[in-house]
Parts: sequence; C-alpha cells; structure tokens
Amino acid sequence: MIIDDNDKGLGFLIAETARLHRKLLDRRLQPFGLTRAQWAVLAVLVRRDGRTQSEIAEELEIEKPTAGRLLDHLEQLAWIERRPTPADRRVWRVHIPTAARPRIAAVADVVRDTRHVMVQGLSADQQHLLVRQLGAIKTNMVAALGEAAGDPG
Amino acid sequence: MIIDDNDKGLGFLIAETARLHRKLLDRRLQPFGLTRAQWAVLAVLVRRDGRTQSEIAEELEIEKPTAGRLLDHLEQLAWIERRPTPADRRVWRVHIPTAARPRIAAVADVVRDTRHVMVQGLSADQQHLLVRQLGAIKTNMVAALGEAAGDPG
DNA sequence: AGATAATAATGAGCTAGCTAACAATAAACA
DNA sequence: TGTTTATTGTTAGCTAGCTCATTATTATCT
Repeated sequence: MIIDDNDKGLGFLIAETARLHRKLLDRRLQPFGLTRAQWAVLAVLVRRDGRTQSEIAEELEIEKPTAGRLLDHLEQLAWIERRPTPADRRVWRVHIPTAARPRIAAVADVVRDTRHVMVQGLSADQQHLLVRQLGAIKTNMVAALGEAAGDPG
Repeated sequence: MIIDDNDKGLGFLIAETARLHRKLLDRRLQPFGLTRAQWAVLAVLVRRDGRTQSEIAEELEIEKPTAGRLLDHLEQLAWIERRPTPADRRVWRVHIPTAARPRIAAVADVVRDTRHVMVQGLSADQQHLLVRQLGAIKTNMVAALGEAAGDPG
C-alpha cells in the first residue's frame, strides 16, 4: 500500500485542491459577476466561437444539462448569445458578442494572474510533470468508469 | 508563461480530475447508499470517534453548514449518531454506532480498491511527489485567500 | 413514404459546495 | 452580577455537478 490508510488518499487531496481553486477564483471573478464554471465556458468560446452546446459540454467534460444552465446564466448577463442553426433546427450555436470582448479580456488577466499565484515555487519541469501525472490518473478513472457498463470479469 | 494560454490551465485540470474522482466513487459507493462526500466524513470518524461537528468541518476543510447537512443524511441512514454534550449544550459529538462498523469496513475495501485503480502506472516516488506538489499549490491558494481580507499592496 | 433509431437541448430533482443571517449557549469582562 | 463578545450549530438561498426522463428534430432503413 503506497498511500497508507492513515492518509485521506490522493483523490481526496485532489478534491480539496479543486475546492480551494474554485473558492479562490469565484472570489476573484465576483467583481465581474462571473463564477469559475462560467469562465470555463467563456474560455472555450474564446478559443473558438460558434460552437454548439454539446461541443462545449464535451470539451469541458461536463454533462449537457450542466452546460445548458451555465449558458442560461451567461446569456442573461449578455456574456454570450445563442443563435439558431438553419441547417439543423435542434442546435444552437453559441457566440460571444463584440460588446463583451473587452470585458472578457479583463477577466482573462485576472485568471492568468491567479494561475501564476497558484504555481508559485514550482519549476516548469515540475508543472509539466504534474500535468502528465494528473492526465494519467484521469485516464485510469475514465477507463474504470467505462468498465462499469460491461462485465468486469 | 509556463502553461500557455492555449491550455485550460492547471487549476481546471485539477477540477476535472476531482470531478471524475467524485463520479467514479459516487458510482462505486451507490450500492451502500453513500456518496464520496459522506464517506469522507465517515473516514474522519473512523480515525477518531466522538468529534464535534466543527472539528469534522475543519478537518475536511469544508464549511460548517456543509458538514451539518452531510451528517443529517448519515444520521438518517444510521451510519452515525449525534450525542449531546453535557458540559456544553451547544455541541453535538458524532459517533459511529457499533452496528455500522462492519458495513463501514466493507465500504473501506471499495475505497481502497478505487485508490489503487486510480494511481495505476505511477511509482511510489511519483505519488509522493504529486502529494507534495498538490500540497504546495494548496498552500499558495490558502495564502491568496487569506490576503483577500487585508490590503494586498 | 413511413416506422424506427439517434441526437440536441431542456426540465425535474438530487447532492454538495458556498455565503449570510440567525438562535442558543458559553466565555469574558466591566 | 449583568452586559458584551465569541462560538456551535442551523436555516435559507445561491451555483454547479449529476442522473433520468421528455421534446423536437434529424438520420436511417425497410
């Protein structure tokens, strides 16, 4: 047993770290009326505009109803707009209106700064290693989740 | 910039990993009628019985209302019981009833196995390093959260 | 063409985080 | 002793995850 039973376990440590990250970023984004989860959606759209809601959900690895509700909030505050798709009347394509772009740039600055604060004291190599190892753990869990459907024997 | 802007950022990677861990463990604990968060409370009590609710919240790094509600659920299903404290009528001390101990042992087995699955392919050294680095990141974020009260200049 | 299956998005309802505000009690102190 | 302050726990209300079920539409296949 590598992590002995007295320890809470790596998964719980990761969960605590994620909670702190949410707490910190939610607080720093509050002046903009945004939450961390809402920013994650915007960040996806900044990379490429006009995605469908399903694409956004898939990229963020969240479920479609979760993404839908985040978009509801973002739409109400005019951070995004949903445009219908003539070719397929089921899908909405999500766009960032021009008026929101300067605001988004300001938010991005805060997020960048927070990222910087978070990894203080870690070398570039350490950060890359961390990313790789978390990726490996994610892969293991995705596999374990996939096996649930079939016969594990 | 170590993690370039095209990347979602380490914080979001940690959040995704935490979400997967919750999803996996919630699914595996479902046969017991437990969630990951509820198990975390039980794990604290297994280490030492008879804590107060505030002590539990502090150890898990969650807020007191969150802990209180988790205990509500656990109490309803007889995983724990709250006993009054004669010396201080404000506090409840939380205990694991004898009848629940065998069930808890069975759950612990599942949690242990899941932990094992999660870190497959990572050496002991890598795991220890990971724990240290996540600890460093947590420390950075706790510091940043603390500074919010005072003047950052 | 018409029945069936797949897909996009929503709605409802649950758990678990958080904050803010409150009640009851205990501790500190003038 | 009596008033103020601090602490324990709860209530209320918000966001964000999830699952399950439903609607509207498109794709598939006889």
